[in-house]
Amino acid sequence: MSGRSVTGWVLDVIPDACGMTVWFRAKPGKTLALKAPFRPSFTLAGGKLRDAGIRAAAQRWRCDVAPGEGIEFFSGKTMPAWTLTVTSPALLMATVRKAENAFGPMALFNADVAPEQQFSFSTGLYPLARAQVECAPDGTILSSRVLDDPWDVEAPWPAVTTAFLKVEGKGHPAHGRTRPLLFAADGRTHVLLWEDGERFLRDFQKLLADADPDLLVTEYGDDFILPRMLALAAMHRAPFLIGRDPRAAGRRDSGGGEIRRSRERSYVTYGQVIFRAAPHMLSGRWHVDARNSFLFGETGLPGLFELCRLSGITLQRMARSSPGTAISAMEVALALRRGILVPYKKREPEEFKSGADLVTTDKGGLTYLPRPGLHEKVGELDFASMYPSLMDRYNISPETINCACCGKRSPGGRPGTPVPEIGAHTCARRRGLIPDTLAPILEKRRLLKGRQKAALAPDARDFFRKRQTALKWILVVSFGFLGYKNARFGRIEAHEAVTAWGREKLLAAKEIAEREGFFFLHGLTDAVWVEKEGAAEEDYRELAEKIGRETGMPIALEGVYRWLAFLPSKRNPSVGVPNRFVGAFADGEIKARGIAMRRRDTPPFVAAFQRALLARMSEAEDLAALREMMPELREMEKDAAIALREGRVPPEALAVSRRLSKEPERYVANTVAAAVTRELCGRGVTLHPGSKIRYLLTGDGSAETRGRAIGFLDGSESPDLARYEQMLHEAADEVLCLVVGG
DNA sequence: AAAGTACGGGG
DNA sequence: GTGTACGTACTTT
Repeated sequence: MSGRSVTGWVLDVIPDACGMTVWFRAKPGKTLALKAPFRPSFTLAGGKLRDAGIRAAAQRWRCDVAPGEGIEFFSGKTMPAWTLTVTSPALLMATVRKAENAFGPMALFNADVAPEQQFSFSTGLYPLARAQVECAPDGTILSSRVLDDPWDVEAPWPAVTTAFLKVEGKGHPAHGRTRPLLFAADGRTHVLLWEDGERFLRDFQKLLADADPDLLVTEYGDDFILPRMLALAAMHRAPFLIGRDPRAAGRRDSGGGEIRRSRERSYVTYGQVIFRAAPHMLSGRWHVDARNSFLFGETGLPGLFELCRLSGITLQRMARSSPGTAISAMEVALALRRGILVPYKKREPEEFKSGADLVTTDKGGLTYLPRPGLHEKVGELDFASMYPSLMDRYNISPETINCACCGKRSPGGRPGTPVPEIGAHTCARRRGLIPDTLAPILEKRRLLKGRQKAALAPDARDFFRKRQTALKWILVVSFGFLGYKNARFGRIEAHEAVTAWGREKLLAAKEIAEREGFFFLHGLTDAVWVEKEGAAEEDYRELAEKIGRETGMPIALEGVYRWLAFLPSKRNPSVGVPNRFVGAFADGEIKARGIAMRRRDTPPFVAAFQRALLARMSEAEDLAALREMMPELREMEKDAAIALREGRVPPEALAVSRRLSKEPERYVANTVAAAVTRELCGRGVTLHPGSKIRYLLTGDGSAETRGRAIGFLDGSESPDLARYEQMLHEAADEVLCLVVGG
């Protein structure tokens, strides 16, 4: 009876030399730093390993060794395995490297699972878990009991207090003149000036201490604000405390001991170069840089909580990761639970380049080319989470595709499930790791969508929407991971099986629709557009039900369009393209793809104009009403042009945004964007592949004079009116071209 | 005409 | 601590 019992939530788990620091929310406003001794481990396995050799090595590396067995992922066969436990989380990486040198990378398993995830998996104290812990007087956790289940849709979550920190105005603060800092908490905003460094740091820390938020949301905190503050503190040799770690207070290292920083990087994903600033992670408080977090931007705090709970990844790391990291961690967690040996995935940058021919693509989905034209009362039907649902339903996984146990020469000759078109089969005896990871996610997303629909208050609806959107994202990327050669649990044949089934199902949807007397207009991977004289919403719903029943795949009516335009290709106006269309649903909602307002590089003013045009067009009940609207729509274009000419449009609204795809000095073509990149570099701004730039188009002449960086405008510049008017005109024409013709 | 550059998707 | 596509559109050479 040496300890006390505390009930609350795990907020964060941070490895150190002795084990884990568990930041624990005991009650509102009370956060405890508990200690949990923890020793991470990894596994050696393989036919050539000898017990004596492993024991000798383990002794050299001061590891405990436990012989046992593990399941080889692809074959499902059991083999001897030795689990090596290191004495401290800090030693894991170094010991894994030694083991790799001694026994080769192929003998290593479960070797790149982060210590905090190992801790989550083995104790159940995953981030945001509700638990009851028994602690010693010094805060050491003696025992714990997890009180909730990450799969529980209704599990209670901790209340979180938030403060916001950003530089005044828009855009990257380093890409313009110095602007003051804004700190917002408890409904009040405070302005801080950088000029008097010592005072600035003092004021900021006072504000932060008074507000004492659990979460500090910044804009460009990783990229600008925190590094600048740290540099300022170092320059003035001033203390700088931004987390809640009391141990940091005694140090004079300007917060260096309290902020964990990892490296900045540029990386390519889905053909786009992304720059990610060095994460600045705090102790006892979360820092999320909203501008450096895809997931926070898309799904907010509820989405991050959801993914932390399911994946065991801590919140600050999750905020800076892709959905792929979460799904990958969940696959690993399930593999570990089942005793499957998780292959070691070495980081070998030189291998990245060589694999171009094996690269996976999102190709393989069935696409049609719709004939350009206008339609009324079109129904759009979408298969829900088509690819993950197929993986679940047809048991598609790297180890189940063309498995030996169901092959032609299998004992007893029991056949697997044939995959259409590609002459492959999936296992009919043993469920795959990937489908078993996905099935509960699909189910939870379905439940969350149901709660979203049923919720009455907008807040509650938003809460469920964000959570189900987070799950949607990990479902989307789970498919990409399946086909990526270097992914832990990837195999190209599994990827092909999914797209083959996808084509089969889309084709089936088309045929069922046609059989039922609908005219097939367009199909795109998991969606079909169909029409039928006199069909109402109810008829489309019935069709969706029929298709769902016959294909065994959930499909829903996305909506019935009042009018819908499949837009022509700009290069060749007589043909359509799969992904350029715009239409208005019966409820007035617009759905548009491939047009200016959907593009990031379109100036906000032009995008807003196109949106306004479509908003008006969405009021037209049918094509006749739309045609009658034409004079009014052209009038809108004229009004926008007048606002532009009269100087009523601020430069911010005219900014063209671009993301650099390479190092600034590597640009060959002398484009306006390249000239602005040079301008920014000349002003001392650091730009990387993936950095975003924004510029105003100004007058004609050489590239140098045709664009200016938004952040350094001095008021003497005037926008290139002719160019912007042309953009307005093109934005209008793009959505009106077919209406004019009719 | 060819090469360089950037965009979307999903909801 | 992620996952190097592909087709379209536009600009420069």
